[in-house]
Amino acid sequence: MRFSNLFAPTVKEAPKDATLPSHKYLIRAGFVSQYGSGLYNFLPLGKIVFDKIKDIVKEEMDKAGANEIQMGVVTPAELWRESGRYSVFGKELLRFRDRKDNDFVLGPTHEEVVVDIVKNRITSYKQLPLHLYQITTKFRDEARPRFGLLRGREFTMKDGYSFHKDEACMKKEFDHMEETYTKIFTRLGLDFRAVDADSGAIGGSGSKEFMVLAQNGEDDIIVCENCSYAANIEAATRAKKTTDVEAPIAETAKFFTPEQKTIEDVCNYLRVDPFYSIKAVIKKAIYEEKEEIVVFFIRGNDVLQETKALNACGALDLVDASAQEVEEAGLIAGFCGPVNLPEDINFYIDNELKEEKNLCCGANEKDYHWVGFKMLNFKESRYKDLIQVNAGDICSCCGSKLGITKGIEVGHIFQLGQKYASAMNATFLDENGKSQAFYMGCYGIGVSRLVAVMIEASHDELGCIWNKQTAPFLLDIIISNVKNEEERVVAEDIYQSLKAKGLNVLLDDRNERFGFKMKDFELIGFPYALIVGKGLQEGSVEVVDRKTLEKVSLKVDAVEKYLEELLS
RNA sequence: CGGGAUGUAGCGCAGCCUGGGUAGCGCACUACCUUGGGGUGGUAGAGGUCGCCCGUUCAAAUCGGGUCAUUCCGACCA
Repeated sequence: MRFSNLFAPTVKEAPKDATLPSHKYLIRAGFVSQYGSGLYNFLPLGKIVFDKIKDIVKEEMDKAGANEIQMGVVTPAELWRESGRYSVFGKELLRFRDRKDNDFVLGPTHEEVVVDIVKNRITSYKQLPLHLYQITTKFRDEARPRFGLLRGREFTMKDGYSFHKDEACMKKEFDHMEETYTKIFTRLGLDFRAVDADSGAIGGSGSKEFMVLAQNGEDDIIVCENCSYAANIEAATRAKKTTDVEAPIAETAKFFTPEQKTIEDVCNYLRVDPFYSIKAVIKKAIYEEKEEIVVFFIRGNDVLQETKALNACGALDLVDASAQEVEEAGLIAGFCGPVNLPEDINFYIDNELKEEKNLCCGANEKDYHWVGFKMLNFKESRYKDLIQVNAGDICSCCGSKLGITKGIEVGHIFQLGQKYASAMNATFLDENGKSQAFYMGCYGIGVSRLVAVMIEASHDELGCIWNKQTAPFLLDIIISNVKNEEERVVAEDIYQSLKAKGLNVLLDDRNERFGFKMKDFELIGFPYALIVGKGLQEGSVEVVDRKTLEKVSLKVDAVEKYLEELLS
């Protein structure tokens, strides 16, 4: 490709709202252009990189035995009603009507459609397992699109769905996909971790996210300093918290604690370490058909993990309860505790408080707290994992310290079980001639997001730094001065012969000054540049390494061989 | 969804508040000249419904109301 023929509109200034390097460089270097909130066009450079990433994903998926298909973006709402998600999925699901007034959605994910494809076509266990995948456009009407391609509304995802006759087979494929994803992200040259994750609205039991470790990540990840344990903070667990502080041993008694409403106040007043107190977090849970106040009890020095809390009560959403709603529920803010709650109040207790003693907690009576409280006689189903793991907590696998880091989610694999197949009545006959719902797995990779992630993971103050696997071109041959006949001829020769060898190179033949072309090289970030310029007087040219910016001078007749080795 | 900000040439911005009256700067663009190893220098140009609607006024980019869009912080985010 000749640069003079390439549509790569590079600019000096980044859009004012771009805060992340990937966002700035994608736009400044002319990879993408924005045309609406969370909507981006891929320009030639962006499209090349996108395709390269896509090809790697496709290659590994095919190698793993999956079948590529392509499902439509527009989906009849009927299918979503069948699975029950039409009413459950939030506002991210864009709904609309056609001219006949029928309801449709723009697919944010395709479990429903794929089940519909397989239903009544796969009818025997002998036809299983089966793995179908696609790499296509998705739409999610994000509340707040941002960070360029990292959180757009329209994006491209590789989504795969596997079908199995039983749980064991499903788990096998889950592990197989973990391996496959590891291969994909390794090939892309990314620094990543597979972490335990929450399954969110997709549902299912076990799920793992693939996180690229990057400062600008949106997710918090808990990682063990010593062993391989890693988890999204929404799902992270720890060894039970302990303390060296002596327990405040006391007879169980109600204590007058006037106006002492916060953990800090109460603990100071009673001279108790917050470790020995119970914090009540009052939330409003929103269900499909109702809303209600729910109380979560955790240790006074812990923080409620909202995703865990949401999973505990099975609500669609948890929001802060207003003072009025708390009062109407019969609760006294600041004095709420697990005993003598109003009959109809739903509540959950963190696992770590089970059978703990010598605690202080609200008495559900204004200006009174219990001391010497024992956490006994609650139903097992009240106990849930509710707390947020923090840096410095202890790893439950090896006993070392846990740390916290940021990550960008690039892949997520789920064990769905029979959730969708049951809801949509998709069944097959097993070995015993009995009708069974399919066991399913589902596996996603954010392909368009990866374009941005690659830059987030590899850039400097000058621009992008592509690796050979994903670079739009491997080499930028820069003609220092196109008015110099000799430079032009030499560069053209090298360009033609490298091209003939199947190497993916660019010839910057534009009538621009040397500095201008170098800036473009650095901004776009091709792995290498070849400068054909002044050195020709001594019969030499220079190869620049984008990563190190180091230049190597070579004789013209030796450069082709050198480049062939460098680029292959 | 809560709180803030912005909308003026392709991009980045000034002008508005505080005096309502001719729309400006940098980059990019066009022509010619110049220069040719780090976004060369010069001369001359082209390019605008000042987001949209309504109102106040002799007169609105500027004042008032509405609306749309974009965006930042937070909540949310398979």
